[in-house]
Amino acid sequence: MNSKSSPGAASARQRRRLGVEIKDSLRELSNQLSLLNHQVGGHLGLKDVDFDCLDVIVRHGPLTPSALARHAGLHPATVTGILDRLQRGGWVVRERDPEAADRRAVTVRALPERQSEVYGLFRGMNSAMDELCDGYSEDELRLLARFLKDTAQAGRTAADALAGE
Amino acid sequence: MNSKSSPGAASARQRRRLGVEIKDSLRELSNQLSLLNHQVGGHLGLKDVDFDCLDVIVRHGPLTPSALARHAGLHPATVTGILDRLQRGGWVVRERDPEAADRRAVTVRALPERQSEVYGLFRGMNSAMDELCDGYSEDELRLLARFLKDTAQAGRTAADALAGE
DNA sequence: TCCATATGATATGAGAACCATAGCAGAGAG
DNA sequence: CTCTCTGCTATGGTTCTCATATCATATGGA
Repeated sequence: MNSKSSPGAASARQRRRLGVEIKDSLRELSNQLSLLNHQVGGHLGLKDVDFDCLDVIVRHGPLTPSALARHAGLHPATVTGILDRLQRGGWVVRERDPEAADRRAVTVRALPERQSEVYGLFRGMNSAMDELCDGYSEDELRLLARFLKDTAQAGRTAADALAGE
Repeated sequence: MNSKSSPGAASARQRRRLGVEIKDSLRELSNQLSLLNHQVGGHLGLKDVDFDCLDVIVRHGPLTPSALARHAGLHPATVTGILDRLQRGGWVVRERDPEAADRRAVTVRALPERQSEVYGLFRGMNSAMDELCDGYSEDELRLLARFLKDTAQAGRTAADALAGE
């Protein structure tokens, strides 16, 4: 009797192994990018939590302190302090819209002209990514872009789920 | 005269566009995973910096406080406090090796039995990744695993470069 | 229309964290 | 043997976090 697994079984096992490898690599990537962000923030005088919140504001677009607190899983009073620091550092501005439906609300907007400083510090990483991307075909690049977007969305969903517990 | 670019030029432009998209998606992924880590850490009573350092210790294997400080871009005194908290919480142990070459050195080792708690909180994310991976072929999964590893390495290199400045 | 409750944002202050500096023990070079 | 350096931790001043309170505004129900 042939004790070898069928090709299908071998493939399924290999796919599971690759899945584990991908998740593990994602953890490693998350850790390394966190440390890189810490270094970048250090050069800009930004604490880790300030850097993360600035990133949320830049990527999401203007939002209220309450929305930022919920998004980042922080206490509103903590966010007030963070925004104080970011505003003092010239990274964001707080604005009130007199015509807004809710006149209590403040909108926090990132100052786009400062982002070039952040970008400059990510130069090394971005150059390395360009070289890495050069080794892939156009179809492969599309696949990678899709995967990263879907994974980011999965992270968002997982974070929201934990926030609700 | 036909003003359309040659197919090669169009492809190069498309590749550049995809490269920008990949880098942008990587920033978004980094931000989302940072927020997810914050939620996971919150459930475990771990501060963001404690969580990141624990991750370094788990992934890297036992290392000294000095090595951890350098790796994480933190002051040695800060690391002492972080290790105090991680030890108190039962996540790591500090050990001295009487036979070590340098008897001043301490080795910090993660307690593997606690990692299941962390893993449990990443369940949602990991399930989503499994579903995501199901949509890829074996060759594509290999490509993704390779890309994530190479990107993590690029992040490590970029962080080290900024640490040296 | 009025009132009670809820919410947005910030102020306050207690407790915790960060890190510059110091101290102690150990290591290394001359 | 001595001087300097390093690993790790202790100390204390400064900064940060957040529970609570406050004020202004919003909302829903009677």
